[in-house]
Amino acid sequence: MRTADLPQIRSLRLFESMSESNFEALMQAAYLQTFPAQLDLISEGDPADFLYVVVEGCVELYARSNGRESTMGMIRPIGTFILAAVLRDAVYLMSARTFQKSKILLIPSENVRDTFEKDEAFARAIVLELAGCYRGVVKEHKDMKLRTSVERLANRLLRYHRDQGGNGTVELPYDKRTISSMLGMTPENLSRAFNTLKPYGVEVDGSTIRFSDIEALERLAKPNPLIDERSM
Amino acid sequence: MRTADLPQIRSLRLFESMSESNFEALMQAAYLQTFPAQLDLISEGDPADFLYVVVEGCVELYARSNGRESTMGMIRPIGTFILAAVLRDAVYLMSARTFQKSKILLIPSENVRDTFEKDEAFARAIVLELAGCYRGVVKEHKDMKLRTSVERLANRLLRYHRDQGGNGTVELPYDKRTISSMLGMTPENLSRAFNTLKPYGVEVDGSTIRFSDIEALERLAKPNPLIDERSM
DNA sequence: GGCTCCTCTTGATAATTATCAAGCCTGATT
DNA sequence: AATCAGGCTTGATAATTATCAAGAGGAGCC
Repeated sequence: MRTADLPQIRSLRLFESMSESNFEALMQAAYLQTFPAQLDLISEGDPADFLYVVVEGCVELYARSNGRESTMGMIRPIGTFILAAVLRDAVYLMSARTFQKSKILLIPSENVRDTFEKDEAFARAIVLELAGCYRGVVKEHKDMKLRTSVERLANRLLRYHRDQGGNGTVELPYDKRTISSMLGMTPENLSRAFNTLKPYGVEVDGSTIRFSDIEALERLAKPNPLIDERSM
Repeated sequence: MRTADLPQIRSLRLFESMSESNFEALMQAAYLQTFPAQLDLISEGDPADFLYVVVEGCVELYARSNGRESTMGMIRPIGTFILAAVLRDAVYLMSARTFQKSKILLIPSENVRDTFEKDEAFARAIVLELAGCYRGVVKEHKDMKLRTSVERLANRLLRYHRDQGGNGTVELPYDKRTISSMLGMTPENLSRAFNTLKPYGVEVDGSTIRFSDIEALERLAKPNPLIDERSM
């Protein structure tokens, strides 16, 4: 790995408080690679050989069964994926592919587990990260079990709106096919869900969404911090 | 806490490898209590004051939003719940109530976090438990996003069947209303899903289910280890 | 027994979501 | 400019799931 990249990695929450020597040893074993878009990184069922850290770009996690496929999440800098499989030395439960061209750090699983044993600060950071991922899935699962697809879309739009500054306009961060899969619906249904939201002041123009009545949208969406807040 | 209960607790995977002194200190701070059935233990949104360990009985995790409610999981001995909230010092994302009369160990969050720092073996056990819970939710989420309700029921029945010895008969572990909520459907729909499975050799007699054509059921269910296997 | 409560089931209907088949639009290519 | 491909939308229809209402059956109780 190029030494020029080290400070950037070191500043990630996962690594910033561990000892210098342990960090160096871990990086000695790791690879930092750039992958083109739409490249398969891992496949569900494979043994967890590496922990992945997305340094730049975006990675899509997805799962398959029965010939169906569903997007399970999008990982952006700085995020890890399949940490749980690495820690348990188990197989991956999800597949992953680059969504955009991405710079990714690969750390061999064994080194992650060894360092976890040796470095208390790293162990603490790992646990916080893992617990955060866990809570993320719980929220997704609640979203799925407690809401209709229109409600899921409305709440997702409100979240993007807040993330992007809340000035009445949102730029969709992914293409609509991907968003529909994230939300657990078909692309056709996403189109119709946008139409359903029109009376609530949601105007669609390609990947730009404009809101003319946020309050009406919120009344419909009934956002719930215990589902929609990323940080909670 | 009564000293008579200590050996039982000590033998739990979470505690068995930690140091004796740290275990004693942790237990000094903990409470072991027996609660009657259907008692609310925690409510989503509350700060995580305790880590809960189900020693005997059964606890239901559930979530609410929009006036809807859904069962998120059932915790049986020996299982923990809301570990992630405790570790992150955050609020609970799920509510919990006893399903049966249950004996539950309550450990103050702060002591869990302190001991996590002090005791490396405990930290390791915590991480394995947390990673296991995480993978459990991911599987539930895949189940929900990739399968219809009839498929979810078929696979759940096959899982119970395997757990109970696979002799062609299953005793449902919960009442049907609870099972329907776990599977993300209404009680009415569960009834109909059982009817749909009749041509596949599934015969319902109260809470006893008999299978006369497991292979047909498996062809319908298409079980997937990466969703249905508890241990993976 | 008779009563009551409760869960579960069934029927009728409605709402939600998926599927299939065009068609539209846009951006890239030639 | 013409062509083409891909993503998105729309319409028609079907499948899935939920809702509302009613009834069957069982367990507990007086």
